[in-house]
Amino acid sequence: MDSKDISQAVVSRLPRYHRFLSELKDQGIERISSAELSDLMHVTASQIRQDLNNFGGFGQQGYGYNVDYLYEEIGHILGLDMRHNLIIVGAGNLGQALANYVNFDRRGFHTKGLFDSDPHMQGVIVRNMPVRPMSELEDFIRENSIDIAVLTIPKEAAIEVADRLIGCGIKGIWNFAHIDLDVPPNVRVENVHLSDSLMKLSYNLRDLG
Amino acid sequence: MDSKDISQAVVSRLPRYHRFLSELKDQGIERISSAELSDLMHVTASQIRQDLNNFGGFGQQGYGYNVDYLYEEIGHILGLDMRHNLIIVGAGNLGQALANYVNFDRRGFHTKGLFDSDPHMQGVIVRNMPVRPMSELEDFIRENSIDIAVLTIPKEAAIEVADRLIGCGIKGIWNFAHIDLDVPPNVRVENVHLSDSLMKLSYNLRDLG
DNA sequence: GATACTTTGTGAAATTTTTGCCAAGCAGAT
DNA sequence: ATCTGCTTGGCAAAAATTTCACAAAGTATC
Repeated sequence: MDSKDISQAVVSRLPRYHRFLSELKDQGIERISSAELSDLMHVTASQIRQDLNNFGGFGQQGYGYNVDYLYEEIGHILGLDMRHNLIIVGAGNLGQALANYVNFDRRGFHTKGLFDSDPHMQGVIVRNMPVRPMSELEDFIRENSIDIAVLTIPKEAAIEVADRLIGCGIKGIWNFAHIDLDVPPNVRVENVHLSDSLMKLSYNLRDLG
Repeated sequence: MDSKDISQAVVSRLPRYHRFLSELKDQGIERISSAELSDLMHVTASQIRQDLNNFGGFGQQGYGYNVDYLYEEIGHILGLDMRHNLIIVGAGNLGQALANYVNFDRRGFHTKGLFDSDPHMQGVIVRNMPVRPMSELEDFIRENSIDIAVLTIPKEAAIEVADRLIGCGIKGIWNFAHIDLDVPPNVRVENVHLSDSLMKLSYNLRDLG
């Protein structure tokens, strides 16, 4: 149904549509036209229609889009109706912050375990979960059907850990380490390079009063 | 010197160049051609040359690019040689994680203060800084020449806080709240929507064995 | 049920981004 | 000092993305 060759530019916009539709739902709004959504989101109505049409016709002439239906459909496209089991590798500040992030559960992303190589961190409890040693990584992944790993470790360790994760069948890596991971074609990496983002902000601040 | 109409697509790639050049520097490599860098980074050599040429000719025929020089130049383009004073608004897990992130200091981003609306957080020490009440926000910004605010608060509070920040002259907002901020044209927002990123990973995992 | 209005889906145009290509020019060897 | 080979800078082509524009098809009203 969902075809394969959707550009990442389009995919990147889907979560934002999903977010705005969620807001509209909360406000009890039942229908919306691409023109209204366009005003709200500050993108062209044409782009909205074009984006959605990549996945099928969700609207109706003369009516617009049903908010609930479109919300559900985009959620489905994004795979939010699937269950994902995560582990967090690296129980530092960022790893703990993500572990405590409740909203991920609501979207079907369930954190099942935390790992850290630091002996002092072993057994520390984060959100009812003990921090585990790296030696337990492989067994834990297999026993708990983990499909996504969150990498919140220094770049020096990232490649080696990524290889171990891939070795035991991890399919998705949410990478917060400041390094590019080279992975086989059947593994997906989504990078969150915070420094890069901050540098971008810095650039955009350059020529400002 | 740096012209105004550089596309954000190009800007987004600069931090990655900067990162790779940093690695090359660490390895003691003095010069590199666009072709070699192309192999390393998995982008076309043509794109590298095109990107860099937006800001001037940093290379030399028959030689390539001097690693140190190019690193410095990109750092300069990104404004990394300027000093930025930050505050973090929202001293939850994520805010604290960012406060403890040492690398930002090395790039000229100095965290000067932390704020939180929760009375229980007042005075808690994070990286030698006391968490301050929101009532001190305006005075603190003015007295410490703060130009960037990091927003790590729930979306419900984000718009109001952003307005206060803008009101006292904040120029850049690094926004981690799951909401779009509407700001005047002389204020720059860089969004880090973690949920969006995770949803993108989810999408890309859909049709995988 | 007919009419007027609204709004989608979509092909085509416009724009932006990326890639290909090569003359110009520097480096390094002799 | 000259020659050979390498590599950039920049123009042109190609590809991708975004916007335009409108027929088709529905809604709402009378």
